[in-house]
Amino acid sequence: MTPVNLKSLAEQLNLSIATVSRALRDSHEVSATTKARVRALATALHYEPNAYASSLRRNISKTIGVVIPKVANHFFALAINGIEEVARHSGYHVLIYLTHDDYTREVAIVQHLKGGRVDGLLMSVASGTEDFAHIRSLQEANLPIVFFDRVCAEVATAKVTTNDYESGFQATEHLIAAGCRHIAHLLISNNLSIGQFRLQGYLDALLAHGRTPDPELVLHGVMDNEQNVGLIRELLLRRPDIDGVFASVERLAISTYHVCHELGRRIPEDIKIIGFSNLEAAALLDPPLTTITQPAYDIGREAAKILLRAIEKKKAILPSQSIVLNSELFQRRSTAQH
Amino acid sequence: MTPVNLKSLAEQLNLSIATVSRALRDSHEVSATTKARVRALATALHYEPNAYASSLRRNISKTIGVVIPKVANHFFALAINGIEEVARHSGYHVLIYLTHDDYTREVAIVQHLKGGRVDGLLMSVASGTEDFAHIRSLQEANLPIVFFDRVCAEVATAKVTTNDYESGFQATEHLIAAGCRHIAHLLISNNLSIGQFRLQGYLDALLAHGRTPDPELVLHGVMDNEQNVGLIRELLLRRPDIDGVFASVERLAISTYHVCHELGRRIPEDIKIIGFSNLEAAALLDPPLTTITQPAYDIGREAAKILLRAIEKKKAILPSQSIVLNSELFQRRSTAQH
DNA sequence: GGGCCGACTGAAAACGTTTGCGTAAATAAA
DNA sequence: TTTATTTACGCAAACGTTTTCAGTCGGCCC
Repeated sequence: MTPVNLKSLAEQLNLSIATVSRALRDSHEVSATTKARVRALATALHYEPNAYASSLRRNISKTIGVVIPKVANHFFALAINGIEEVARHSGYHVLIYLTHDDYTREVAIVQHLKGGRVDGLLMSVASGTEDFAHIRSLQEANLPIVFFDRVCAEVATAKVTTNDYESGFQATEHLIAAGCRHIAHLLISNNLSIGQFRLQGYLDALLAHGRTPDPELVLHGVMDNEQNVGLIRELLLRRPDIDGVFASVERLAISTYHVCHELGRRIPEDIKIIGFSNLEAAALLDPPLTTITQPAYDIGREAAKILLRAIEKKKAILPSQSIVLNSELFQRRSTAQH
Repeated sequence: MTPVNLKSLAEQLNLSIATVSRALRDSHEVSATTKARVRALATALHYEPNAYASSLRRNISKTIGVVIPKVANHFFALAINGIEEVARHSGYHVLIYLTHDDYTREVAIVQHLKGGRVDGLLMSVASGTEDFAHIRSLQEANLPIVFFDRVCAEVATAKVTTNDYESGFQATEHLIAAGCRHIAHLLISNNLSIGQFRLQGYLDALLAHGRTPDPELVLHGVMDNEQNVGLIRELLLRRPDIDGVFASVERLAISTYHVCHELGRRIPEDIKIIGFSNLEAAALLDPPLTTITQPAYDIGREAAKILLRAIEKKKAILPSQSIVLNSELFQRRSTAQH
């Protein structure tokens, strides 16, 4: 069984490899009749061009890399969905790499990708990443990057984010409007800018409503969820006056639910909860959780669009191409007034 | 800025390209001192081999393709997680393709992948797929495939599945034991074998307990969730005697929750619900949902392991290498006795 | 000293594609 | 008719790597 490649096609058609190649690429310098012959045989034999030969020659891989902390998370899953959609539409392939929020793994992945395997990169940085040399080296290698959600402020490129400050402000105001007097804020303590923005929104909303932020009410969570449950339990016991919780990330809201169930605190009667979340089942929780939901699918789409545009035009990506999308507040029973 | 490749390294070291290549691959036929020199310069210049040149030459891409219906679904997200884990460990890359349960898209993807872009394929077939010629053509092209979860019985290769028949049986028995007299079964009407297995388990469990299966209690859902809500509402109104629901897929369980809330049917007092689901938040639903949960992460891992083993050994994958993993029943309040 | 072996290195072909250049024939312009 | 121009195609180099084959050089044995 002879391989089906340009050479074999050319032989069977009594043409040169060059002509066959050009015919398949619909070049203007091959006659219509020849094109027809070539295409007929190619489809008959189910010819598929060798992607690696093509990539090697053209120095273009038609592939983008997606580097994210995890995939088993509805936000990232939706983002991938959007990315794949845009990529497929433009004939691009999508490579997935998971960092598991591990800095060294992120560095290894990024370093590896400089081998030319991808034409560009979409990235949501690991929460532990503090040094960005590996990312800058990508830029030096002329590999375009677009950050989404968890961006890296130190690197000059486009970023697709959500209005985290405003959302933090809005979430806090929502709790205030619902009658909460002592609002705690739970966040993951890392160097991610999004957490900082949300926190600042929280603080400013309190000030805007004449409240004095209480540092004791800002809880810095950790990676381990078991530990977070302990921290939250401790906080709620130490400060029984807390009647509102604004969770910066989904799992902190979930952990708070667990603690409240355990301590017999009624939601929303005793304590109201709002959290950032892309949880599909938020409306089915007990009670339904009020969420700030990021447009994850659109984030993925927009980020991919910016990247592909830059790749196709061979132009560098400018920070000015950044996009900020708006999250949406879905009011549910966990913050209902009673 | 000269490119950093084997040629430039060789020139700077006054060596031949061949020797540099061998040194980097740790060949035994290059002296230790030379190896050291080569490696030193390579790391200093951050040399990364061109993946495409290597793939072209060796006819090996170190990449596997994952073709699944969707990613915004905890089951598939977890499976990808397992796949990526195994792949990364063996130095493989992971390409993601989403079919969105669209047959034509699946065919196009599969056809495209014959171009040699991947060394093997992991696949969960689209629910609409009835003709498997495109998949068989992959085998003819000597591209190894492993199916997981949504398998394709007509193709002779390894499959990683769960004990769907037993789980269907067990779920039904669970409802019977909880005191349900009239148990409905909701499934998605398509040609997927898993649905058939679960249905058979349901029917056999009824018979095993002296019940006569009632065809009217088997509801064939559709793709559109809105429509499913209507169908379920209609069923529950037409047959108010239904006091147990076994949902074959997660979203049918969720739709049932919605209908019950809407109709004021109390769960579990009036009606008990169990469903296949990988929902993280199942324990937080109102009420917590009893689930049959598939070991999605392990499914991904095992499937990837079988595939990579076959790739590395260049041996065909046999159906006898198939694996059946056990799902787990998590009892929660939605099926509690009162 | 001839032959042989082992250790090391280099030259060159090959993987399949794309593309600059050359060229023959056909057509148009002079 | 001669000279441009166009059309359609082929030749061959190139992309960066791997690998086969063929050396070279010293040392060793007989």
